[in-house]
Amino acid sequence: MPLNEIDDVDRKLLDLLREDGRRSFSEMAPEVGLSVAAVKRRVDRLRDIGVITGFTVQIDHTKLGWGIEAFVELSYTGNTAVGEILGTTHKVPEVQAAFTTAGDPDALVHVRVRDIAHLQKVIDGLRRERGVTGTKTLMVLGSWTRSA
Amino acid sequence: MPLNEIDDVDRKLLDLLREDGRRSFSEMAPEVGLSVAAVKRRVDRLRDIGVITGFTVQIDHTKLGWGIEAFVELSYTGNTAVGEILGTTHKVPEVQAAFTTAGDPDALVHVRVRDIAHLQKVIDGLRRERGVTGTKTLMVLGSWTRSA
DNA sequence: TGTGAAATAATACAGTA
DNA sequence: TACTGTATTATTTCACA
Repeated sequence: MPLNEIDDVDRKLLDLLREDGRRSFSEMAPEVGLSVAAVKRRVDRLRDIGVITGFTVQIDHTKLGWGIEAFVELSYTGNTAVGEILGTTHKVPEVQAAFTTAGDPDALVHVRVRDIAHLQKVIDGLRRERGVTGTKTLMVLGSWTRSA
Repeated sequence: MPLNEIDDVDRKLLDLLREDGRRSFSEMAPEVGLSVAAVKRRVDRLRDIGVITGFTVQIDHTKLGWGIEAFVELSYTGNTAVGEILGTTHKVPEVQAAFTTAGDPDALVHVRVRDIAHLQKVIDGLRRERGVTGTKTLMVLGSWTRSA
C-alpha cells in the first residue's frame, strides 16, 4: 500500500529538493537524465499523490530574536483523546510542533520563545489546558537537523 | 541586538515563503506592495544576512514507507561534550534531528524508521554510542507541525 | 517520455527620489 | 540607500508527436 509507484528517479528528485526546494526543473533534469518536462510531471505527480506536501523556507529564528527553544513533555488525564491534545496545543502560537506519544509523557511539544520570561508564560499556558496533569520542560542547548 | 534591520515587509515575505517556499517574486510583490525587483533584493538580503538558511520540500514520509516516528531521550556520562553528542547522532541516517538539552535527558533525538524491528536496531545503535548511559523511547502516535 | 513554442518569471541594469 | 520600470535571459507550462 504505501508505495510501489516511487522509483529511484523520484527519490533522487526528492533529495535534490530537500537540499534546495527552489531548484529549477531545468537544473534537476540533467541530474536525473530526463527532460525538463518529464521532471515537472514527476514533481507534479509527487504533489498529487501526497508524497510532497509543500515547500517551505528554512529560517534562523535566533536572528529574528526568538533565541530560545524547548521541548515540553505533557501528561494528561486518562480520558483525554489524542486528537484533543493536538488541538489544544495548536492554539498556542509559540508551539512549533506537537507530538502525541505512547508511554510516560502523553505528548511532546516543541516551543520557540524570545526569552525565559516568555517561556514561563507559555509553559503556564500549557499547564492550564484542560486535562493537563503535569509538565516537564527540556531547554534546548544545541540542535541539528538533517539535510539543509 | 540580534536585528533592527528586519521590518514588517521582510516578516511578511518570510510568512509567504513559509507557506509556500516556491512562491514567485512576482506573486509576492503585490502582496507587500513593492516591485518584483525590490522583493528579490529583500529575499536575497535575508539569505545574505543568514535569516533565510535555505529552502526545502516537505515530505509525507508515511507515503514513502517510513511509517514510524519516535523520540529517543539519551543520557550521557558527565564528561561528554554537547558538540560530541550532536556529532555522534549525525552518523545515524535514521536520525532526523538531534537536540542537546539542559536537565534530565542530555539529548533528544527524532528518528524515523520503516518498522518496529528497524526502530529496535536504531535504538540499539544509539545505546552503543560512546558515553551513552541510558535511553528512553517515546513512540509518536500523532503529530502536527505549524505552517505548511 | 520528448520536443518546441508561448506564457511567466528571474535577473541585471539604468534611472529616480 | 532603497526603490521602480525596462530589457534580457531563463524557466515553466502545455499541446502534440
